Amino acid sequence: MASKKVTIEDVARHAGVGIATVSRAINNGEGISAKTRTRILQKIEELGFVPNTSAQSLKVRLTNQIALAVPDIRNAIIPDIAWAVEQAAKAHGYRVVQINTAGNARAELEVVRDIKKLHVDGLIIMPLAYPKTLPELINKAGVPISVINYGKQLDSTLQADIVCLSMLEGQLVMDHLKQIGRSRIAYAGTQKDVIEDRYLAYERALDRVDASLVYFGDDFSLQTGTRAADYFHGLAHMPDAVYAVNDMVAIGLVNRFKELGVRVPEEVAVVGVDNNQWTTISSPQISSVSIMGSEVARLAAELLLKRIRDQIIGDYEKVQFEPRLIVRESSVSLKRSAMHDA
Amino acid sequence: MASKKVTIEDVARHAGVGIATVSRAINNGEGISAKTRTRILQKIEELGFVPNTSAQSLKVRLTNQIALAVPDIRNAIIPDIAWAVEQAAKAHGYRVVQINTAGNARAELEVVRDIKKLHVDGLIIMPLAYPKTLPELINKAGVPISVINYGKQLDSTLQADIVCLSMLEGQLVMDHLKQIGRSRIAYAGTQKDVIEDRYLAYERALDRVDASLVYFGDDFSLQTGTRAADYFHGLAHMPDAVYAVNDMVAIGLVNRFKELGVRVPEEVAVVGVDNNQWTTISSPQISSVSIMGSEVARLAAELLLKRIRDQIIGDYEKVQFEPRLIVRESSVSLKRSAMHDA
DNA sequence: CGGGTTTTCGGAATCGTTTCCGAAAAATTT
DNA sequence: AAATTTTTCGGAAACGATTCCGAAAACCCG
Repeated sequence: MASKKVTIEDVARHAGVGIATVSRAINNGEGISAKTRTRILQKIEELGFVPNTSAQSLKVRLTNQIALAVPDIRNAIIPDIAWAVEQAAKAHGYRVVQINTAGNARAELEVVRDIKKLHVDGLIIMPLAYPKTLPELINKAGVPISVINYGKQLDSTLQADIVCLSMLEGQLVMDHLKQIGRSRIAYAGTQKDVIEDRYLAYERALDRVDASLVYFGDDFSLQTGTRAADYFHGLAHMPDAVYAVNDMVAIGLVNRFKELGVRVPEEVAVVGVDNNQWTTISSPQISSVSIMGSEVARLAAELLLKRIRDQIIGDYEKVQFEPRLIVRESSVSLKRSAMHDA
Repeated sequence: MASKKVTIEDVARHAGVGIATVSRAINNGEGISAKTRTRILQKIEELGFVPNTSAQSLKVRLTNQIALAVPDIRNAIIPDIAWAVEQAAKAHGYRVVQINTAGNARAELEVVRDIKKLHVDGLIIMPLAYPKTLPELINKAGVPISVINYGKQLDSTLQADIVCLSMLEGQLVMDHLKQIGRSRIAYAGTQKDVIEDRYLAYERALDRVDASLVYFGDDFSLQTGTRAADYFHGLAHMPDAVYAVNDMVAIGLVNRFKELGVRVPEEVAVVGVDNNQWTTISSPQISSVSIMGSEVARLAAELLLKRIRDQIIGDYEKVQFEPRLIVRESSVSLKRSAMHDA
């Protein structure tokens, strides 16, 4: 049943040529006449020959696979990123091995340390925990690496291509909130060092931060938003705006506020980050910052694949995208309608 | 810099043993004394030796990789499925190659036809288009396959493990809607043959279907829901309930109804399928049917890995999970509060 | 048609493992 | 201590491709 396993030699024998010639036929190689090529190709079809990938890889030292290590495929913008990477890879004849690190420091280190065992030609990693020893491991990985970076200032000696935002997400949000006249601005996020820059922008934008207006939850989930809303609502003096670390938290906030009878945006304006599809579904629709997930991911993949193809070593690129603020109902009341900042 | 590439022979030489012995040390092989093993392991550490996966695969004929082919990683429950598969695979020392078929018939056929080129030991496929020739290709794939199946009745001669729902999602929804006294029940989905069974259940539950109450959109997106709401709203005689093919469509419906001033659930009850996390965020919260995505995926992975490990051939399993209806505000008004059906 | 180029082709080595099988060493028995 | 059994180890042959290099065939042109 399971066809006995036909090798390049079988093809050569049946076609009456040498194995070298068959190999040339497979790989569109030079130095082979059109007629013999078609004859061989036909025999290949006939015998159902499929080149053994392992043997090819062993000889050529390329696997046509890259690994993509993300925190959790189920969260927020990660599916967009995974999709963009897969599309780019496919366009270059590459496949993608998915790895979830769970935003776990050990897992992130492990994937980089053991990358050689992974049978891949390169790695795209989106670190969350970003343990201190990660850069060091990346530098000695021995395999091309692209880093998709959100919210962390990276050491520029890193031997990897880096694609990130210009770190202005936070500033965009804060500027907007101040511009619409809010003064008691709160922050809702996870631990401050997880997506560091989002929080730091908050501090930078204020003369002094009121510790009671900062809520740190456990994760990026809707629940964190819900809890944050409860917390802020319980305050003697409520904030008049909340800058949420991402859209999930923002949506959680808005929904809970609604349940508590707090009017958004009249009493409290809420702005998130990510600009995922749910921002337009939530009611009120959520103002948010587009962080260009697909574009970032696509570029990270392109850089990696180029590096692999051309065997570039050193000469690392660092590309920054510009985030864009999209104003919706959660920060500007319906009357003024939605508008888009370019 | 890039350590010259150290092979098993280097290790053997340095450790003063034969390569066969080193191999045994790596693979916890039999017939090797504890002391030589530890000595070799130490040398391996010292030299930074990493076994070449391609060479191993070439010899052993196993790649420790499986492929996961899904319509689109960005949609609905697919991230959950991808996550569950990756977890199960990791637990068995396997890696997962992600493939998006875009629900495209050609892509689905292609991945099965070319599975041998993919350097994997098995395939988990979640077909959407399900072209007629797919079963045939699956049967002659020559590689173990698990099928994650939603909404299609499969030919039982399929030579693959199948994990699916008991096809009762639709009936659960319809029973519920009828039980709460709705009589003009509409359906909102994609083309009827995409997730066939969800629609067929609709037909089955009614004495006769009123064609004007059936809306087919282009996809499973929020937009489809929005458009469906517009459509139903424009009808001379509106439905008093809508059964949506999935939660995205349900949420789109509910939101648009709200904008149009149609009260949910008082005027129109809406029930979706998937029970994703947004059902509890939407307002009103969406009644939905849990389709056990993670469990289904995990089992599909386990069956596949078992088949690979034990080299089972034939003797295919077909496992059905029972969907569960979860009643929320979009079908039962707030007064009666939310309740859960077990 | 003969000498010189250019194309086309095949043999054999190689990539880095695993594993069979026989030999050496150690352990056990007599 | 010799004989026998059991453990431990090493050499060498695969696994299935790619590719270098030399030889044969085809082509060119006066």
